[in-house]
Amino acid sequence: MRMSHMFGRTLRAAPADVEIISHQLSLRAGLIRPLGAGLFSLLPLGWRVVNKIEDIIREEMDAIGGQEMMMPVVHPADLWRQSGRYQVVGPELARWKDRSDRDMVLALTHEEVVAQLASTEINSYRQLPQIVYHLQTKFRDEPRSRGGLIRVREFTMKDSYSLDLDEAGLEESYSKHWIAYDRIFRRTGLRFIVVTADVGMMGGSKSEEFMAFSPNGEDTILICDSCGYASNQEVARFGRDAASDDAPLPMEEVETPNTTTIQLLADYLKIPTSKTAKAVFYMGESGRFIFAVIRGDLEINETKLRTATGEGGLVPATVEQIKAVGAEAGYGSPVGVKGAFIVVDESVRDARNLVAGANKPGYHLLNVNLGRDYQADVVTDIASAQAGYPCPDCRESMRAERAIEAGNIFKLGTRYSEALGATYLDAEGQEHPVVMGSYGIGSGRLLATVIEQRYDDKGILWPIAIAPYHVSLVAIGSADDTETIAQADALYEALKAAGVEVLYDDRDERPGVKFNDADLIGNPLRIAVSSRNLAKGQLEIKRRSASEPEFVSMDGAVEAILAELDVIAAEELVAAGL
RNA sequence: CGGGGUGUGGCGCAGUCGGUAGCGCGCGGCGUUUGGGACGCUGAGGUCGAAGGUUCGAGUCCUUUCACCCCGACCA
Repeated sequence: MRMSHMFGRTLRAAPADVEIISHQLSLRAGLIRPLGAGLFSLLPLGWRVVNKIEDIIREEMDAIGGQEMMMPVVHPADLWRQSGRYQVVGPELARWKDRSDRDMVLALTHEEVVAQLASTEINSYRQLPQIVYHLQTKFRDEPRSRGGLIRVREFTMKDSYSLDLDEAGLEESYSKHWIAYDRIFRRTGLRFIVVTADVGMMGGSKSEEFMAFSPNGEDTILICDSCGYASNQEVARFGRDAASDDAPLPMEEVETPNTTTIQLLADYLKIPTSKTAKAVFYMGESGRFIFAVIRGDLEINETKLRTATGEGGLVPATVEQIKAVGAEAGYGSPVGVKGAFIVVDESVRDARNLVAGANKPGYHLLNVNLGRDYQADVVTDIASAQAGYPCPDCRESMRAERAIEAGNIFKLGTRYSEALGATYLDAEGQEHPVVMGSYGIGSGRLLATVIEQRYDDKGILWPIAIAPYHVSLVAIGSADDTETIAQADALYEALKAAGVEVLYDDRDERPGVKFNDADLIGNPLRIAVSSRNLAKGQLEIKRRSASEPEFVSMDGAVEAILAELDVIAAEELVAAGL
């Protein structure tokens, strides 16, 4: 490609309000342009990267037996009513009516369609297992898009779906995807970790996320370097203290003025915060009052609490709602409350004689104990794991990292197949629901995620596997330096003929402009043709990642460049552990 | 949805006390220049996000509203 004719230009500066690095660089390098909130055009340069990413995805999906197909973005709402998601999913599902007044939706994902197709195409156990996938536009009216391509509203996602006879089959399809995803992300040059994750609105029994390390990530993951435990903070467990075997002491009310927070209370009574019980109040989506109780030194994890209560959403309760169940904000405890759904964290179950609120201002209760003084509707893990907490498996200290969710894999089970009648007959003629899994990767997000991990002060450092071009060819010399131009033109043609993808900077620009743009765009190899080097019969070759150039003879330059590209590709595979 | 911020030419910004809309970059033309974002001359390009109001007069003051960005909530 001759840069003099390339659609889309580089920018010297990114818009001032753009903050994260991948967003800045993808705008500056001319990969993307914004159209509206969470809506981006991919310019030719960015589109090349996305295509290469998608080709890698296709190769790896095909390698595990995936069959590519295509399903519509627009779905009849009835399909989503059948699965129940029409009712369950919030406003991120775009709903509209067509001209005949039929309810329609824009697909967030395609479980319903796959299940519907399975119901017509799959009849017999002989036809299973299957893996189908597609690369399709999805629309999610996100409450807040952010970070350029990291979180957008309209995006392309590779979705694959496995159809299996049973749980054992699903396990196999799931591990195949695990392997394919591992290879995809290695090949795109990502540093990542696989963590256990929340199943969220998808339902299902197990989910893992492929998380790429980045300070601009939206998720926090907890990692144990000692035993390899890694989990999204949303579902992360941690090593708990052993249950206390202290004898319960008589409950006693004490005056505790101005102790509306755990810290004030602990200071006033001169006890550690771990000897207190904290009450946190929510209103569930169903209208229930959710009364969460946790040891004073721990924090509630709302994802875990949602799972524990079965509530799709939780909002903090108001002072009036708290009073209505007989509790008191700042001095709350489950002792004596009515009409609340009480969820107690394991930490409180395993402790004895905690200090809890007396449900009246200025008073607390000493020696409160679960079972004797109040009952719980649920006792489970609702505590948030933090950096420094012990690993749940080996009890070594865990550390926290921010990360971007690059992909995830899900065991769905039979939720969708049952709802949409996707069943098969086994060898005995018995009908069973197909067991499903679903697996997603956003190609645009992956582009942004790779940039997040590969850049320097000059610009992007693409891995050759997904770089827009293999080579940036820079002609140094004015328009009237016909000899240099002729040599650069000839090299451009020769490289193209040799199958090299070349971005040829043939613009009438000063060398500094060209070098800076080449660095910004970040192709892995830069070749400079100049009269200075031509006089010595040489070409300059510089890796984007190197600080100093090398020189090769003009004779055999194409071979030398091909060899260097091979070396780069080989080194990347080694670095990726492939 | 809550909090914060920003809207002035393609990009980055200035615009004081309300008085003829400016600067740098970029863009067109001409000339010089050519190994890390050159220089001179000369041009083109703006309903100052929108609407309403105050005023003799509004980029500037008031009201409303829209868009975008950031934090949070939310989120396969």
